[in-house]
Amino acid sequence: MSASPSPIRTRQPREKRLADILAAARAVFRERGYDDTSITEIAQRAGLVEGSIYRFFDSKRELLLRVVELWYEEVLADYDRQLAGVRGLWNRLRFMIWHHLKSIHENPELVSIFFRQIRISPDYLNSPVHELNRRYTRHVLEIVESGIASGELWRELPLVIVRDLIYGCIEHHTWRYVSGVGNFDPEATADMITDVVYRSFANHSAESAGLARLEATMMRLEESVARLNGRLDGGA
Amino acid sequence: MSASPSPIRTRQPREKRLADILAAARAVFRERGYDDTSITEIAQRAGLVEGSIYRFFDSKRELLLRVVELWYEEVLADYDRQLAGVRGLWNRLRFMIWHHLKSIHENPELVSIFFRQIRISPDYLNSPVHELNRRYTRHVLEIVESGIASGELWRELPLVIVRDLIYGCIEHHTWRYVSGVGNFDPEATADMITDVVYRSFANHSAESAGLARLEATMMRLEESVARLNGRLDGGA
Amino acid sequence: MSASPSPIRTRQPREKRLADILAAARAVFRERGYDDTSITEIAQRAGLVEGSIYRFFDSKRELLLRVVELWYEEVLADYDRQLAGVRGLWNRLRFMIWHHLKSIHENPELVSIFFRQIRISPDYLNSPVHELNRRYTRHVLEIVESGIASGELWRELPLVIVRDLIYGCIEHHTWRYVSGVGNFDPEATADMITDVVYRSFANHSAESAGLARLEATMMRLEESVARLNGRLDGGA
Amino acid sequence: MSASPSPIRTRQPREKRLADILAAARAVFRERGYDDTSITEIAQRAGLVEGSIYRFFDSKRELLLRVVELWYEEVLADYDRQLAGVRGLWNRLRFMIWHHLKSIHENPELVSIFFRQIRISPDYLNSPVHELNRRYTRHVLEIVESGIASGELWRELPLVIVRDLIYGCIEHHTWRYVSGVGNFDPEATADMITDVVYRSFANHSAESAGLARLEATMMRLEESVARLNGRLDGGA
DNA sequence: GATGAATGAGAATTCATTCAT
DNA sequence: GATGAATGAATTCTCATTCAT
Repeated sequence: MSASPSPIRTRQPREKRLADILAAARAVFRERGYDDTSITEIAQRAGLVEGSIYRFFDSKRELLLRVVELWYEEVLADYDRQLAGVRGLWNRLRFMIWHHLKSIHENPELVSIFFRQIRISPDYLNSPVHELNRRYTRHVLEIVESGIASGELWRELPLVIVRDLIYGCIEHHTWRYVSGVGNFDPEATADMITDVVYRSFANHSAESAGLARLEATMMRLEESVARLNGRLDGGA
Repeated sequence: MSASPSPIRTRQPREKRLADILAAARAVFRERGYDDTSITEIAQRAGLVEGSIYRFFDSKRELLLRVVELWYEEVLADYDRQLAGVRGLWNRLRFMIWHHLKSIHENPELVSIFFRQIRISPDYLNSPVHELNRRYTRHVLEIVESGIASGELWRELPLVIVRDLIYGCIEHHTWRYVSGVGNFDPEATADMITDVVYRSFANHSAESAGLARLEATMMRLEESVARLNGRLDGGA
Repeated sequence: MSASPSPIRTRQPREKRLADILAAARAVFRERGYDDTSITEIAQRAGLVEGSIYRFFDSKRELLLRVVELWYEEVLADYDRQLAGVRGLWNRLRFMIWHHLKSIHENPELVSIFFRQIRISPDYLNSPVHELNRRYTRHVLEIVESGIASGELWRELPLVIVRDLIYGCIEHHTWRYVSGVGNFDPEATADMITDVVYRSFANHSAESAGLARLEATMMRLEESVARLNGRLDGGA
Repeated sequence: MSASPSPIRTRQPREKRLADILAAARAVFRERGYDDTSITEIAQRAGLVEGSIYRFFDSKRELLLRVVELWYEEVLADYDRQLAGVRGLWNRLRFMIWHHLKSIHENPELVSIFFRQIRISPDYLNSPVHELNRRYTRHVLEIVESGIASGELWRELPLVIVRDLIYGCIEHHTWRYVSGVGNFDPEATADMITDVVYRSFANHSAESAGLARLEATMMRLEESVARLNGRLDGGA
């Protein structure tokens, strides 16, 4: 009886719609969490109708997985790009820890969903998201291995525990924030965790951790000076 | 189909009923998880009917919280009792880590429920379970503090990270098992984690005062250069 | 905002509710058919709420099965009761045919549902309804077997076809009516079918032994010629 | 995910498209049944897209009707062709029964669809399929009528029941197979049903069924001998 | 104290059909 | 003629919680 507002059937290329839906879904999931989000809401936000979502995704869960996957890919791309420019073992370690903290800090809602809905489910281990996670955490191992090879790190450090130490510590430290309580400072936390973790990994018998930090400091100094030179060059 | 013979209305002392319900609930939660468990099932297992549960617990969730609380208390009692007999910093650390691993190993289902249903929710921080958790993890701090006082541990170890390092590492290491995939050996894992953690905490005297002074000098230098940079920024 | 008409929570014994639901369901199924009936409609008719149906039946289909089962039981009870009083082979045959026709005539909608929804599904063969159906049709076999024993019926009548002949004929004859087109007269039809079927079953003594011998002779002759053919094939 | 390369828009003559669609539809309907088949699947199989189907058929149901119609026509053509060569009342009856059994045996899926989707619906009586069905079953009446005229069959046989007896018996006997359970032998079943049905139709008072069979035997003999002669002629 | 009948508010999903391009 | 993106209506089922008896 009421004027059915039958929306104009706009026709969009598949790619565009996909992007719209994923963007809408990410937004709504962040606002409401997974369970409290209805397909209808996502559809409305994306400018189409409930059923149309199902032309792109077989289920609400599949949509969630794609959202998280995309987010992970973004994080990972950013991570890879920046890590390449970081020199020195301590700095690289610190960068990785800081980057993870920053990702959590920026998207606590997605992290929360990841923990509650995805990592916990049995099919996670075969999912693309898990593969991304492996790639994400693999760098740590590479760095640690090279550190061991160079003698900077403890020769007998059990590699199976390295990831757990770093990511476990980070996640445990941030879960309150992820649960919506409190806050944390990625910078300061990164310093703290890096220090502690580095102590654990370092080859104390050969060189002190202090030397390593010294090295890091020198590199920062080097960069500062280089930047200074650059400015003076540009300004000349 | 036939009129189910209404079960004899046995009148039990309140304490007995409570215990029955809690035992039944723990069993069913372990078998089915939280969501897949219905109040009806718990009631049947406890020998009464749905409605009666509500004379003892206001909601399914409250019942869950009590179940977990009781379990936690058992774990904690066991822990306190045994810890008292362990001497030496490393040994005490190792005991705490091992005990936590063992608790996880014995009750992965309850751990899983704790992670999925409880720790993640906003009211957890005010719950008795959280208080128990504080008590549980407080020992670590005490031990670490005494170690610092005695000089065995690193003077500047950031206490806020100590818990995260230990429990985060343990939880990250065991989440697969908790998710129902794979297994782990509490003994070997405890050794490994204790070693790594202890290295992190220990006071590596090799780090000489001289190095520290050197480092301090360099940092001041770094700051100077940074200030210089700042001036150029402002002046440009 | 509008006065929620929250129906008074009347409390009924389980048996009473069950009966109400089954009666309502039967009525609605007859009016609308299975697919076009919604649980909501049944619930309303039975004076309760959608969800309450599920305290009694696990699914819409299970409810249907019970409805049909009950109907079948009624038909069968009526049938057994009356059959006992019918004497003579022809009369008993006629009674069974008539009774089946009458059942169809009285409940074409349920018959239609039975054909469309139940008999066609793979789990029918294990269902109580199928068992009832077996009991229902078993009588025919008993009667026919006793007729054969007494010499009134054809000695070589293939029993596996007896049911198919009778019930197949009836069902084929009535499917139009069951589909909602046309009508039929159970009495007249029963007479007709019984006559035809009885002729098929009866021991026509007119078929003399002499004819049989003649036939046998001809068959031997036929075989001889066939053999001759075979030889030509092989020898060619 | 990647832009699916839009299939080459081949332009086909209408007749070719129609045939492709019908062939694809028949195949998919046989594999999946009616309800579980989607228009999309048929379209893919036929090498075009959903929307295009609607240039040829107004609805999924109309497409189904055409599929069944075509199948029926094939069966009927085959039937007419062969029936012409069969002599003798018993033989013709037996042929018709056997042919029907064979059709069911070869296409149980289509038979099932016919029963579930078509015959049951109210518009069936006006459909071309129904007309085909009439033509299919009309022969029986012709044969029976000629048999009555010649005195071989019972003068008072009610014609309205003849079809029901034969086709009802066949369908009842085969519904399990059609439902996907068990199997049957068309040859043996045809013999059995023909015997039983013939007894019902035969004019026992005038001539015995034995005579009729005798006639059939003689005709087979006659054919054999004719064939024998043919061979000898060919070989000469 | 105990019972257990009754409630009720959702929310995901399907796919034949339409129609803008 | 062909495409394929978009529609949209309709319905089952769940189960923690309440409350009349």
